[in-house]
Amino acid sequence: MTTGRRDQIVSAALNLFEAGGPDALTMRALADRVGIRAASLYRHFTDKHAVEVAIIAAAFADQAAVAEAAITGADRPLAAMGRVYRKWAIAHPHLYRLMTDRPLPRAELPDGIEGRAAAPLIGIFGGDVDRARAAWAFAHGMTLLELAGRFPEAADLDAAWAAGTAALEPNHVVNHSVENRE
Amino acid sequence: MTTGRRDQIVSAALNLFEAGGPDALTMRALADRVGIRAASLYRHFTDKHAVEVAIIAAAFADQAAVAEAAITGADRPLAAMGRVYRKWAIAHPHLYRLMTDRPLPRAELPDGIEGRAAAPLIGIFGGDVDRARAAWAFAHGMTLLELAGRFPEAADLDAAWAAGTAALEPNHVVNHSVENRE
DNA sequence: GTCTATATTGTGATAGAC
DNA sequence: GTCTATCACAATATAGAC
Repeated sequence: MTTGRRDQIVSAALNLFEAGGPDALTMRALADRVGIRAASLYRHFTDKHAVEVAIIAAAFADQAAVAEAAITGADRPLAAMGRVYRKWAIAHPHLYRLMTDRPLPRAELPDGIEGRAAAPLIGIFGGDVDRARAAWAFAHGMTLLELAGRFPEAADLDAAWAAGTAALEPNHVVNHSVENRE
Repeated sequence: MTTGRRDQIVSAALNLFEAGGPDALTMRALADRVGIRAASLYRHFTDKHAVEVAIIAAAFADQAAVAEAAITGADRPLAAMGRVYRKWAIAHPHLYRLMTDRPLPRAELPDGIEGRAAAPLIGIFGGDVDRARAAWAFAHGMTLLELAGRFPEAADLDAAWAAGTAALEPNHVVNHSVENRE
């Protein structure tokens, strides 16, 4: 059970992609990292797309493991989830984009991997899928705007995260209309 | 004051980019649309980057005009802003990404264009910049996840937008802690 | 300002020998 | 399974004639 060539290639592809983004992952560069010629990669993967799918799967597995570890009973679970979500994305900006930028290649991905990554957030919101989707969108938006460098330099992103998670946190009491008496 | 060649090129670039995204905007394709040769474009723009900056500026002006028209005194201003924000992005998906994907080339953009686009949302939230940024992030995340096809087919996005804007809407009463008595 | 011609660089992928 | 050699393409950009 030594590490096979295929795993070695996926690992090298992950490193290349994390370090330099999509443009850095070329079949030539990948082959260089592994120490073989580009043509030889096609004995292990049918084409470049197959390599990309493999690194997406690996990234989801990693992200899910981190999220699962964060769902310990914090008294503000959404804020806690937000912190690990943001941290993971900042640590893996190119992979994060690869995972969220486009439709998932669900047919080619291992079964259940998407559901496993989503489960912690869904759990926080119990049955309220609308609120859960809103919370995901908030986290995604904050993350991408930070990664893209679109917030002002001086912006207090911790405060914006706190404001958003506080407003969206589940079991909070929100009164929409005129005041309730007693 | 007939339309100059430069405006003609920007207009063609906008059309190409909206229709086919970044890959569709090549100097060859652009020249074809205008009816000249690719080399001749370099008499009007120093390089391709200058063309991109020009279409970003045009897109911001259009988006700002739409947002300004939406800030009439709705009783749920954030929900109203969300609707026009979403609508604009769905109508111009590639441009929307171009405007939000990467740091703005502020030095090369016309003065004040970014502020003009942001002003309506900032106005809604008065002085609360943290809440305004959270709301922007929510809208951005909803928009991108929809554009990327990352929500389940059956997801009710109108409901998710409503849940998010309701939670983030400014002048709502939110009680964080144990209940207040009378 | 527009043209033709071309330099330069990069990509994914395949054929066929070993 | 790895190699060498190469195909087929497409991109930005420049030189120099008109």
